Amino acid sequence: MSTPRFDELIHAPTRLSLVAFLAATTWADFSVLRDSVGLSDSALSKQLTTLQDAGYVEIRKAFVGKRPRTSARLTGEGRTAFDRHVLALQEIVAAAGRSVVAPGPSSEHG
Amino acid sequence: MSTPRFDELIHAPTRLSLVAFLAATTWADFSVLRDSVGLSDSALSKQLTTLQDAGYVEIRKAFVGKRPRTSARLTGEGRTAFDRHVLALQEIVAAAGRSVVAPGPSSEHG
DNA sequence: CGATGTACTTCCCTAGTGGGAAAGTACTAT
DNA sequence: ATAGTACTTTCCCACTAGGGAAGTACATCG
Repeated sequence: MSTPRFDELIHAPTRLSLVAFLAATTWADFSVLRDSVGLSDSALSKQLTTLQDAGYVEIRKAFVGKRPRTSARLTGEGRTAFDRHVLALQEIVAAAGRSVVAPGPSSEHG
Repeated sequence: MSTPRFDELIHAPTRLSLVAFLAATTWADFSVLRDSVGLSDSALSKQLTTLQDAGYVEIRKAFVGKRPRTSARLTGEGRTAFDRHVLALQEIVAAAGRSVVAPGPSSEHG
């Protein structure tokens, strides 16, 4: 966790929301995830498969009563990747923030 | 600046690097930017145009001796958009971070 | 004065991504 | 048998990003 790594798989907007959402809970239902990121069934299904293939999420297919229910949660690997990606973002942003106070008041104006 | 907004234009990896880099300096040379993000001339030129069209960067074409030199810097709008995007990212990440400390030591482990 | 070089910009093409619609699957309910 | 639930897969489209090559504008070299 000490080497921040920018992860393009996680960085993509919808997957970032998805992974962040999953990082905030244990198991999340398919419908809850779909609602939280505002995707169609097909789009969510594909993103979940992508994340599963990457080893970042675990998919559980359980039955509630007699109806199937798909849930997902982050794996340890997924959490590590997410944490590292966040650190990578923080490094980028921290570098940017440093200079906000640097320039003098008159010479770089026009 | 109080309404964080996820900005897809800024979010894209190369532009995020570019904008963060520009946020850390005043004017940056074309060649410096190209080197910092590792792009070809054509790719950088296009991204710079994209950012300029969005009103996020200002392009200055000056002469050093008799050679043309293109430099770029963030506009106020660009800086605001970047700041807001960073806040939006922080909100996403903060929500995720909350649960990292929440679960007890034994029940959510396997 | 033509050839070459610098410093980009534009054009062309290609690969990859992401999303929705709709069909498919599996099983339950009527 | 038909419909509905809960996804998954297939098909297709739009868009993006990037590199290479050619173009532009001007300066320098021979």
